[in-house]
Amino acid sequence: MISEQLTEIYQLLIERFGGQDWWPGQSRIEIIVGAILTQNTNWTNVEKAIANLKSADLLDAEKLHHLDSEKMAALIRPAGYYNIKTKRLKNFLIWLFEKYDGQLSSLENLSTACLREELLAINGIGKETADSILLYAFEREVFVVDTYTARIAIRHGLINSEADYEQLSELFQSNLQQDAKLFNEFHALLVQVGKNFCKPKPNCSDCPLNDLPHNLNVEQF
DNA sequence: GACCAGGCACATC
DNA sequence: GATGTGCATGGT
Repeated sequence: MISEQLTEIYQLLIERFGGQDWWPGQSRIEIIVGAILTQNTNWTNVEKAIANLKSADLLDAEKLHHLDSEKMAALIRPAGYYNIKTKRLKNFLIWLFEKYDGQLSSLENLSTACLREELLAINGIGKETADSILLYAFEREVFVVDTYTARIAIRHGLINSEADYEQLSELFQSNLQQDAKLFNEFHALLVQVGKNFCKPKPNCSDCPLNDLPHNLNVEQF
């Protein structure tokens, strides 16, 4: 039932937008840095911050770990919340170096559940950030839920408006084929819909999901 | 100038 | 346990 609806949504989106080829970052560390910097922030601002780190040749776990916090804050300034994000990046790096000798490849050996638990224990890494890292940096079969995902699922009546993160994640994860590549594309496509149409004040004209049932009489968020 | 953006932690009730 | 608030830049 739900799985058919999800399949229909996926088909509509892939036809309209094509493959998204996410995450928009080449290396693991770039994906992780991006995942933290994009918290409640427009991606174009994150790109500026990442470009600054690249220009300074600092997009490297070891270099970032040893980088002075004030310098890091200055470089990531365009991404907003730069002081808190500096702490969050440092928290991740401290964990990585103290527990895994700075080796991201060491994390490959952990089970998905174990790695998720460890990431969530880091101050500044919440569910979405942890799941983005799991899916996009480590290709684990985890469905990422963000504001757009919630908004689209609720407005189209796939789930009740009170649903929390775990329920939303479960909605997709248990009704789709367990395939990291599919989860990757699907989430990226939902972000496209969110950015272009499913905003707090929805702009439904020309939305590829127009033909689906929907209920916009829910509180805007 | 208002609104929005690929959250999260913490304080307070 | 639910609700409110701070964090901040930059595009539309």
